Amino acid sequence: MTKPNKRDEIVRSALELIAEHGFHGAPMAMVAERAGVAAGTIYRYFENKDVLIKELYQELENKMYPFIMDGYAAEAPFRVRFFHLWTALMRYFIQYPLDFRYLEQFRNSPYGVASRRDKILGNDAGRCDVFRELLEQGAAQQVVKDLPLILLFSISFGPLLAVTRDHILGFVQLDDTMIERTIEACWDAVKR
Amino acid sequence: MTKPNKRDEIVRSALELIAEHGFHGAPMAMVAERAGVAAGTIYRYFENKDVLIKELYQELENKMYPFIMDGYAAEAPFRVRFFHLWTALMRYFIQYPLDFRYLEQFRNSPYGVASRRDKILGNDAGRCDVFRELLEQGAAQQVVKDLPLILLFSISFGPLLAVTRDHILGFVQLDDTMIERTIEACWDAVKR
DNA sequence: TATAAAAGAATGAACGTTCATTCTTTTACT
DNA sequence: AGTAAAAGAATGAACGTTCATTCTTTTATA
Repeated sequence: MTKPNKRDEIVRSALELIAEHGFHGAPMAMVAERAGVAAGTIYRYFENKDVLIKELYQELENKMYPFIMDGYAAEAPFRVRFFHLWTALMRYFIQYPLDFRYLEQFRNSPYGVASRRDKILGNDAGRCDVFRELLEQGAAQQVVKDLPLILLFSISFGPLLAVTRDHILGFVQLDDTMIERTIEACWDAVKR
Repeated sequence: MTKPNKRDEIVRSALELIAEHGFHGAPMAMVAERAGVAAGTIYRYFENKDVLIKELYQELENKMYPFIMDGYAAEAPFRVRFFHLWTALMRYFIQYPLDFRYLEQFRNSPYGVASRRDKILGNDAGRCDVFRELLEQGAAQQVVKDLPLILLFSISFGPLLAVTRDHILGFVQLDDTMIERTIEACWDAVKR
């Protein structure tokens, strides 16, 4: 079997603790303990806590991408592609609730705001640009509302993220019908 | 002029610092300094930081309520009332961006999750129940989607909150048209 | 192959800093 | 003078990070 490399253990431990308790509920000593490693060891793999946090974010983005693209038909009609991507994203989050919680923590923090600002100003390579491409195309074809791209993002992801959060925090138990209805709501919200 | 009571200064200072830098970017010493007060003085008005944070939350909820209810016609058609409330809320947030940012910080923290759990389990009096009443009525009249109440909340507030965040973080400059379109998107998302 | 030397990885106690909170002193008011 | 309020120094716990040391693996030598 593959040796559970220490770096990976540290990352896993950080993911769990931060997802559940936030950045400030995950002291390095605790991350180390849960990873089965000494405190100082973390610093052999990551320059400091900030770097650990940012690298973990990148890893999650990279992990998400293939999951979402699986079975994506680039030539299908707009609506079909929209439903594919949004459904895949929601199912990803439901399958990996720690990832969802971590990403939310990250987005609601100075890290996330800075990273988003970079992306908007185009200073960033941009991983998940499938979403952007699709919405840009929808705007060009006038199938979505006449609004700046960034608002199309917020409007179409808003319901998805809020509902997913409800599920992951245990406020509802989503079933397949509810998931579908939620994606329909996202669609109804953006479509012209 | 009304004396700027020390308690109010402390609350205002905490609001500013927490809204801009989060709970952990607002040490008590800094809250005190900005309030023009000594560190120890805060503890004459608030038992501890947690209490300060929770009382501030309550104050904001109470401040919001009359603003939203102003001009609300309880007998108007469902759609009209929906547009009134959602527009009023969005305009409130745009007018008081610090309030918005504070409330978001609060909601994305253990405080907010606990408070929400209380509200759902009915252990809480519930301030802004206009929203709940309206959505419940919409569900009864089958004018909104057939989903649990909590999902109706998330679906109809999701776009509003996400778009407002974009505006307040400076990612877009909203104008009246965009605001209206956003509320329409919220409506399209929930309506059956 | 057996052994010594070097390199690399890991450890965990210790350090300096930050923070919420408490304690003691000073000020303001009646 | 006496009391309540305010001030701000002091406290101690918690944290991120460092570093001298130990343990483990790899390399070089015979």
